[in-house]
Amino acid sequence: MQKKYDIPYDLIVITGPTATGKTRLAAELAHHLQAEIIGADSRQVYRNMDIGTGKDMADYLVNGRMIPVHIVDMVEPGYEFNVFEFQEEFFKVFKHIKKRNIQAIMCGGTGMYIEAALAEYKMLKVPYNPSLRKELDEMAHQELVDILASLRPLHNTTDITLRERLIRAIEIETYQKQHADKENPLPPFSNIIFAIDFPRQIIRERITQRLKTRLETGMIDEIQRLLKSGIKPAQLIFYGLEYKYLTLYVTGEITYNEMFEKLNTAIHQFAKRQMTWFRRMEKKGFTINWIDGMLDNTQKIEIIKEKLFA
RNA sequence: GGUACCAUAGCUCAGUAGGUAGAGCAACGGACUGAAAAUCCGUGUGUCCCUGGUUCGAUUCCGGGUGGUACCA
Repeated sequence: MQKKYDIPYDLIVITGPTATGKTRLAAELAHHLQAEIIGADSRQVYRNMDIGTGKDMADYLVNGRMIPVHIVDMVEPGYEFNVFEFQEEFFKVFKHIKKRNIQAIMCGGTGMYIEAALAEYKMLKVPYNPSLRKELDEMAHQELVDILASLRPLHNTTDITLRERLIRAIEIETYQKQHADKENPLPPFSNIIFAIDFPRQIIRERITQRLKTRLETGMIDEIQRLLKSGIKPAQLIFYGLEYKYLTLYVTGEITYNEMFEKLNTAIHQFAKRQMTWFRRMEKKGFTINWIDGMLDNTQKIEIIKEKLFA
């Protein structure tokens, strides 16, 4: 298939905080450019987690054509997907799309996933190391924490609360240090980042409105189904936001009103954290082309096209 | 209409034996390369309802307003 346009970027990124209409914009742009979409969303990778993650497949149907989407609906709920697996999958999918001479659009709000792809974070597939594990198994918790701290800065307490994760972290760091010379699997590629921007207050209003809609359209059932299918409440809680607060509500730990208020606030705070990540990317040297969210998608696509062919 | 109590941060409230005030939540800023929708760190943003009085000095004490709550009519 021939590309309709000759776009000077290997990858177009559409991002922005939650509830800003990224998916639909990316889908319409993809339709326009005959492109395919690669998701950059740490929760939409899970099957059957749809309403709570905002995974609306109807968004991808543009003018009767279903836009191909990758890295969405990849694994079962309960599985611990992570940046490494995302990056690995991204490289694979991206290469395959390029090979077919099709434009790739990455769309999602997980800043770290986007950065892992664009900056080509150095992440190696780390095999299980039985001899190291045998050694670590005999050590006290604090010794393990000290070892990890000597390998890299500790910034995430969840790395050290669970012994299993702690050992895995040491295993990864040890291996990466021993194989520091390994090359990234992908040569550098060109990219351009667009992000949808609204005033914070408007984002909050959109989030609250969307939350009401989700609750009215079966989100509680979705959580109940997931629990019934055997996923532990603790796992669902760790997925955060909708999955956390609805699980607490469904298991009777908080009232409906508490659930609504706390969840609403938590999503607002999440949007803020996403913005912090985007600003950090800008400080690190990424150029983000901000697009006024108030414009309709046709106007946004015009602005994107101007930038693409400027 | 009467009596009592209350009025302090965006919200719920604490406090100042008179020297312009602080908690929780919210908000805001930040960190973060193997669960990132996770996890963690930092910041007080204020006519202390208004108005007279006492006082060197009133958010604090006294009087009068205004608003709210409860009870009595």
